[in-house]
Amino acid sequence: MPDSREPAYRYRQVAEALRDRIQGGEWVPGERIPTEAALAAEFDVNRLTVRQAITQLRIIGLVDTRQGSGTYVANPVPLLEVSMASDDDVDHGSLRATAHPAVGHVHERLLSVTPDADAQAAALLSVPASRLFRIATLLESDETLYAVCDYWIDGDRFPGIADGWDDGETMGMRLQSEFDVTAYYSWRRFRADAADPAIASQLGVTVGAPLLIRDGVSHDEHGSPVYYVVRRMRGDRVAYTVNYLDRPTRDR
Amino acid sequence: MPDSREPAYRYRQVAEALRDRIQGGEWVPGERIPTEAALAAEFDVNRLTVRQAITQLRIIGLVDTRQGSGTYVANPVPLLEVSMASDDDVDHGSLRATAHPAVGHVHERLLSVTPDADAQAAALLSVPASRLFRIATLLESDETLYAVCDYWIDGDRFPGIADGWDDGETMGMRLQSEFDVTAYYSWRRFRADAADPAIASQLGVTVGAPLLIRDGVSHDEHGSPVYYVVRRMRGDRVAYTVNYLDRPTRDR
DNA sequence: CACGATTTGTTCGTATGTATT
DNA sequence: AAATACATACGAACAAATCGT
Repeated sequence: MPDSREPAYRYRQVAEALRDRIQGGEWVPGERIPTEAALAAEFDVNRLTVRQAITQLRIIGLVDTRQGSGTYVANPVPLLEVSMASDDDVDHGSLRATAHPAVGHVHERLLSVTPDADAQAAALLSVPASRLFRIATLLESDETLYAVCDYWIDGDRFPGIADGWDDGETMGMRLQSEFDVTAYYSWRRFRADAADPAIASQLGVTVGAPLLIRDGVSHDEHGSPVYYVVRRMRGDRVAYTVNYLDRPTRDR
Repeated sequence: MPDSREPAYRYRQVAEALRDRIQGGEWVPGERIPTEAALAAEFDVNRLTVRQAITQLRIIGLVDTRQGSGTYVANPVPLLEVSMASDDDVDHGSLRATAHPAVGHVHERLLSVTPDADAQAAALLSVPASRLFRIATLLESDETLYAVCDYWIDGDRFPGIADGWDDGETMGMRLQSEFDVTAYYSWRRFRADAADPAIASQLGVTVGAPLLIRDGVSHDEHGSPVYYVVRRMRGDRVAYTVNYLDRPTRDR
């Protein structure tokens, strides 16, 4: 009777053996593990089989591979904790988004502004698609790129919104200073997806790396939609925390 | 002068060509695309090169492969929209979690109850690790498995919490009925990660598939921690929406 | 139900390209 | 510049799952 715990395939056996050594502390984070050729000899398998095992370990974030250098046990990356907290100075007790209090200084760098007749954004904003512009930005914290953002906004209502954008500014600050408009959230949505080649190269991750995606619509004081935003964040870098400080909130 | 837009590597060229055909509508969702051998012949590359291209498309969710059958254009899976909304019947205006209103009937199936001295959970709950139990469950909606959950809870304070668990119940309902305790959220956190082999087999996804992970701590009426929960959800199935209905919420 | 044909999954061997040291 | 190590690519064979006859 065969042991069903033991996977039949060689590359999985190798992957489990390597994982056990890493998690058992035999190889510590940052350390280089033996070369593919050495592992192939040790386990008496083809080098391609070792590569398949290492590929699995890489996509679950256990190792990093560097061409010409070697394969290294991945260093645990400290998460950027982005908080949404109920705020002391808001007397009505609603949940106010206080972005990035746990991360260092955040830069939002303008990448591009282009007309983009996105049908979905048009529907969400109740604006003719032909009037929409897409504003692409990068979010960095402590020199570390962690997200790419796309905003869709009505170019007729907010002409030149991106002109003279400074790296220290955010979209919310620009709306306030240029148009005297305060943007409030209507809704925000969290998803997870794999990085396609385009996003992967922008964020500096491998194709298929997990992304935390947050999108949402903002509105002004009168309830009129202002912009639709999609943020694609590195899953290995960012976590979003919702704090319920003021009042008990039922979990059911 | 070579066109830098054109990737040099064959497998990427093949991946882009296949992606263009799918997104261009040449092959529709559910349709079987040509076999690896046929594509290898068409592009004049080795079959392993075609496989590498298809692997990329599978990782980003564009195709499904079935051994013995073929490679199919992936059907867009409708997202289960899980909402957290401010609730009408809560007079103090706080954000109350109303789980799963947009999905069908949710079953939480008990998998296992085991003593588990998890140090992190112990710290979060302010309970000696030796008293902790881990309760593993599955979440299903309309016969579709979409999440695996782990709860850590004080076995001394809530003895036999999982005894006689019915599929229609949830942890919150059991705490209410068995111990007359209402669980409120202290905080909830959203992350994204890749599925390791253990989670992948539980959720029926491939290793490396993106997961939306929500963890958090709940407390009772007196502010005392009740449990720590980790939900690992299929990224291709679930989206979490936070609705701000009652009051404007600043985006900054 | 059996069986063969088809198709993807795994593994070997070998060679060459490219980035790092 | 040379050696090292991962990345890409080719060819071949067998295993395992699926499907139609």
